[in-house]
Amino acid sequence: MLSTKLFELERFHRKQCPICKSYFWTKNQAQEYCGDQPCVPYGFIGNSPVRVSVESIKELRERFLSFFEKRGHTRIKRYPVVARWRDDVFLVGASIYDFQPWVTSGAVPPPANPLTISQPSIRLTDVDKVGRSGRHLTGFEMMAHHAFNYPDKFIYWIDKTTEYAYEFFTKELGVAEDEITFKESIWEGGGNAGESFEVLVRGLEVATLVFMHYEMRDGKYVELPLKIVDTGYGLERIYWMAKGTPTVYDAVFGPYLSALRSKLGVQEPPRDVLGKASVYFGQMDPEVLGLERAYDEVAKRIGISPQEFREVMRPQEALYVLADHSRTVSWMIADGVIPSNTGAGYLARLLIRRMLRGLWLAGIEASLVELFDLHLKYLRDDYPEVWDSRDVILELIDLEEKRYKEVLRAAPDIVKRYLGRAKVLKADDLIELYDSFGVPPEVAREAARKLGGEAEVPDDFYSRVAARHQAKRSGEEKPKLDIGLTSVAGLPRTRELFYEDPYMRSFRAKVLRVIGGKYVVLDATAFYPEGGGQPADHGVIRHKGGEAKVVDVQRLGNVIVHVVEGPAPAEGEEVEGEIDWDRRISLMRMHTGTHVLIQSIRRVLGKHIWQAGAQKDIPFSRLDVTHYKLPTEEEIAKIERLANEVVMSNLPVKAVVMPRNEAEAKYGFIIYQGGVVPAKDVRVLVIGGDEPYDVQACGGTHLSNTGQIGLIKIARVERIADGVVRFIFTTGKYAVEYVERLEGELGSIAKSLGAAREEAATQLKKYLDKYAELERRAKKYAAEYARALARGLSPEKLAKADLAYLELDDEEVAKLIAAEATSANPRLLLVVKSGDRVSIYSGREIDVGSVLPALRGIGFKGGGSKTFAQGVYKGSGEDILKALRGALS
RNA sequence: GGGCCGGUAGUCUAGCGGAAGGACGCCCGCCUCGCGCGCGGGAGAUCCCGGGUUCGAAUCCCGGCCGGUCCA
Repeated sequence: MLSTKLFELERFHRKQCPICKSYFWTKNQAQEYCGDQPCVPYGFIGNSPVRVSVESIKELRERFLSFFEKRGHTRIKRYPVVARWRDDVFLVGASIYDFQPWVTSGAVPPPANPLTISQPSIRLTDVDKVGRSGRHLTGFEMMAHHAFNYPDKFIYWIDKTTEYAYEFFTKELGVAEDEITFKESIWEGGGNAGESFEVLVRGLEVATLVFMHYEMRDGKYVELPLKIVDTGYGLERIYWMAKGTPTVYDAVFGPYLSALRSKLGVQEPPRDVLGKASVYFGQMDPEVLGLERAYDEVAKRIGISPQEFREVMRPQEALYVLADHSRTVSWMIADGVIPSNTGAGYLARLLIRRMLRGLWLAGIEASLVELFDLHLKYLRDDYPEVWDSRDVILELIDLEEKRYKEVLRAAPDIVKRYLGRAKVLKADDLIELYDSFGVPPEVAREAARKLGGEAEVPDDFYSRVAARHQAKRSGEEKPKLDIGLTSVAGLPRTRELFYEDPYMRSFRAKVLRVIGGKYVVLDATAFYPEGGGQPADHGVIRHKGGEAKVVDVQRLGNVIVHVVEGPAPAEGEEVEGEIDWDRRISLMRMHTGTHVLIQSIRRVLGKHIWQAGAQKDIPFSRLDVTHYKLPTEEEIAKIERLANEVVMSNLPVKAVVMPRNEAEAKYGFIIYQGGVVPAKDVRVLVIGGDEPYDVQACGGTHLSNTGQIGLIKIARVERIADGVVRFIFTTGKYAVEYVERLEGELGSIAKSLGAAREEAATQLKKYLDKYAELERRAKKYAAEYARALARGLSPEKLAKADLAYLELDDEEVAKLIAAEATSANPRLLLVVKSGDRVSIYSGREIDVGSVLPALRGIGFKGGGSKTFAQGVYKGSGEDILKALRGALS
């Protein structure tokens, strides 16, 4: 039993629902059921329990946030919908996601305590119910207030939380006191759990109050040191209830839906039909019942024919899906997701394809880009950052729409190739279709049916696709060191001299341990261990017994391990380390250059650019970024110019270690380009002083100013995957070497052309034009020459054919002559000899094959078709003619 | 990073060892008051590049470049 002071003071009754058996609390003595779906039908449609006027989503959000602000909560800016600070999920599904796992585990303090926020969230678990149930959305705002109670610092717990909820609904929104039900429940998610209350009003769950104090470990609840108040108030749900419209979509997307209907010529269905449908669908679970049966059932209850009901509902569903999904996709793209075939990008593509499919099923012909464009105008006020990304969103939607249509267009042709005589696509065919062409099995089946075939889609289709690729995976991850943590047990953390002074070339240190004569651990080192896309330093360790070559450096737990070749030092002795400085300074140029480059790309191509991977190396480094198409030459030139301006501006570069919250608040989530940093404090690399050019969380070694990069030269840009573009670039002396090499190539081209380097291209163009012209003229003359020769032929008339002979060393001309002569004389057999090569052409009445045995008889080697044969013959033309005369007489 | 598929006139594509074919577009002519449609004719291709096998390669084999797709 979960009770609170509120229930005692306000004299609530605890009851058990006779249908779902849940316990709930209510002031209404007469209330029998729990007040949730499906036990109770919606009671607010067309009759709102909210007695204050709420004019907009924005007003409701503001009422909520200021309600909690007035009660001591700090208002926090919403987080992105893409959860870049986590590596377990792609998208934020609730406000608490913002604080997992760093805050909830106690590692990092919350940005404020207590706090209130309205967090845009995305959940795709119920994606199939969107547009149909009347209440499900893929994207919604979770309004919340959170309190984090530490053992030594208590904020508030169950009593206060329920009081706030009660007060918000009754005082702020004017819902009658006896209409509010608190249902007892247990909540689990994101690795945490706790008891909870679901707040229900007239059949609708409007908020969930979770008292999180367990961690899930191996399926068991373990008490957390922290007790966290995790609440979620559904902004859209509450607004729906306030408006009392038939569906949540009509409330939230009302103006957009009206605009859509008039643009697409879709009639608005009678409100009572919609309202009833929403109520009945709300109480049904189509997953259990089957969608078609659910339709029939609802139609029956409303009292219209199932067919009429479907005709009314189908287009509405498409519009609802469109309204919901386009907002979600816009959020995602604005936060840097590029629709693609992997990760979060795949989820965006899934939603886009569902919209296209929905339009197609409803028989609506429309351009998705235009519909997005329309929606963005309505989203502008609530989500200004979405409006800022308008151009990218529209371009990506256009691209996705074209891509999808392309797959659909190409599918029949591709499927046709795979349909065998049996006209059945087997599982293996379908897997290959999906694997190589991206044709989903459903589309393949449809295409197969149109060709009079069938497709056998196995139930375990996607796992079989995965299995096909699994074999490769093992053996891929080979450990960098063949020793484990136990070999360095008990050693203190290695002092990291490369952070204290990135320019330190040599140092003295004590040898703490030597393992197998190959692995050396020192008490301090300036050797940078491989990490963050920066390769390990090389160099030497000098000691009494000689000089050990350092060929690799790796982190192992707290210590840094040097992999050496040659005589190893003795444990306990003092040694001198010296870094291969040429390599290290080059890598530093590459690393700082990478930061300058990604920021330059972002400024030229747009805010959707995020780092998707990077490897610094010499002589070339690579940087993968999220972008939906290959940049143009102009864009690449612009990026390179901008990057080099930054180099020439000689901006200061500084690494600052600061608390995570402070870094996120000051610079935003953009700092997590290289990935998750699992610590309370982050090392932030700032390029450019007070108004930084670029800021990133980074553990690498960097130059102290951008001028030392020397030069940034982009060598190549390629698309390595859907939505990912790779920049291969170089810096410093390697950039100079690369430019020299290019110049050398240009020089030799110019020399061959006999032109100045500055005019090589113009000159080359002239040569190519001239070449084309000469070729055209040569062809013309060859044709005329061939016609003349063809007319000049005087074939011998034999019994079975007319025989002609020609010696000519130009095969192209020979073909022209043959074409001319054989079409003029269908009885012609023309032999063309060119050295040892012999070609035989015939008119359509003569079969070349019939004379081949005779020719082979005298030593001819070759063959051909009915009207053409070729081969070699080492004898004279006269011998060939003799043999042919014999065969044709 | 790996697997698979592909690269043929301006565009789309057939051919997959024997003289490179079609459609759309382009040019000319006929028809029409004119446009379109229709009819007739024409120009347009380093068959991605480099090697190999073969009497013969767009086609088969090897290597490279580019694109697509799926998995990391």
